[in-house]
Amino acid sequence: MARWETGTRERLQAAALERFAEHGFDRTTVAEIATTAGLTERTFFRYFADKREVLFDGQDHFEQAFLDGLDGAPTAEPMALVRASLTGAAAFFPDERRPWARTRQAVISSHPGLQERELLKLSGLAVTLTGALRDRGMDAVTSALAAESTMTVFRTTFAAWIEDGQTRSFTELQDAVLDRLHTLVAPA
Amino acid sequence: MARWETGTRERLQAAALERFAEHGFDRTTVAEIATTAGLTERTFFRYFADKREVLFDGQDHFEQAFLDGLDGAPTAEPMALVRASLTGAAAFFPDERRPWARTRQAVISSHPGLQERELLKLSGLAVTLTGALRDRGMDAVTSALAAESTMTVFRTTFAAWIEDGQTRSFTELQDAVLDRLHTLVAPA
DNA sequence: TCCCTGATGACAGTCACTGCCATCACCGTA
DNA sequence: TACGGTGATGGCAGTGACTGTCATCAGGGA
Repeated sequence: MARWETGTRERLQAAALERFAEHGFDRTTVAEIATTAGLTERTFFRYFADKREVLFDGQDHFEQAFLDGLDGAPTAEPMALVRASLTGAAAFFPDERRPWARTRQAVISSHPGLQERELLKLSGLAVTLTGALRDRGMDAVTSALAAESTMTVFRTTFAAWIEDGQTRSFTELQDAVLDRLHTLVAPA
Repeated sequence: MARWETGTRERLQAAALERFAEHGFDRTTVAEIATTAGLTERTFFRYFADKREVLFDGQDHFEQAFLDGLDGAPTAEPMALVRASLTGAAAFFPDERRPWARTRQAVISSHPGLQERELLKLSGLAVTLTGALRDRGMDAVTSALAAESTMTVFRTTFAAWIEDGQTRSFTELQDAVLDRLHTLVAPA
């Protein structure tokens, strides 16, 4: 380790986000990002599969948060598992992270290609979750629906969390969204 | 009209699907597709914004099917609207279409970039639906959840329809999935 | 001290995609 | 019938993302 300057990946990510936010995704070349980080374009592509991927690293940790929540679930009742994985996810979004999340999300929202990548990541997460739910004895269709519904609640909550002034926590918002889903599908 | 050979767009789409299915998406160049259709690369990009888009034309008609279903809804009760739009969507998938849908889906499933685009299209549809539901008096969060849930049911149904031997119709499968969603969120 | 290993640089090449201008077939009109 | 307008297409050069390959170079271990 550390034969060369450390934190190469992080430097590239920081440089990319900064330039994307400032000049826009399309007007930023990979060569620029690399130069800003004191590296070359070729090295950038050794760390990230493509230009968009630099904004989506750490997917593993993100997925793990959902799975950790699942592990903490007391029962195997489907909706309880959905709640549990969402609780796990909430740990990934403390209030301190909100400003950074806003910047990043603004960049993503401004570019269809980045939205695509975000959707693909969430889709991959849904697949992972579906598998984890099946491992807990849930049937295929229900697992898929539960995983997708988890993503629905998460997505909706995240959007609200980004928009929210500063008052409500991720968990707080998420509980409200989950209640709404219940009311929608099973009106009193 | 018809000063040049007609059906340019359709010829490009057919040529693209055929070559993608045969040789794979990555090993097919846009120039090849265009040549197969008797045109040039430059013309391809006049019809489709990018190489992937050639597989995703007709999004408008697809969205319209959901909206048409919505228009036929008797009430404004949220879940009834979800059902109605799904009924509209089912009209888009008659059994005759299944073989073609399978080929197309196999191509899409084999390439992350195409999956991304498919997800973006469905996401766009969810946005459209959310708006249509809000127009019918539904609140913002419920509209978003209803639209996303509609997509969840549709996606799950579509996957089952593609896998299904040949026996069950789209509508049939969709009703079953919708029941499962209800059971999941509001267990007896 | 020397060799090995892993991170980086350098460079050429492919291909998606764009801007710009030329061409050419058809249509309506004088 | 000759003519100008219009819209679809071709040709071509240029940019930038991404890849394969080889050279380089710093540090760790034998």
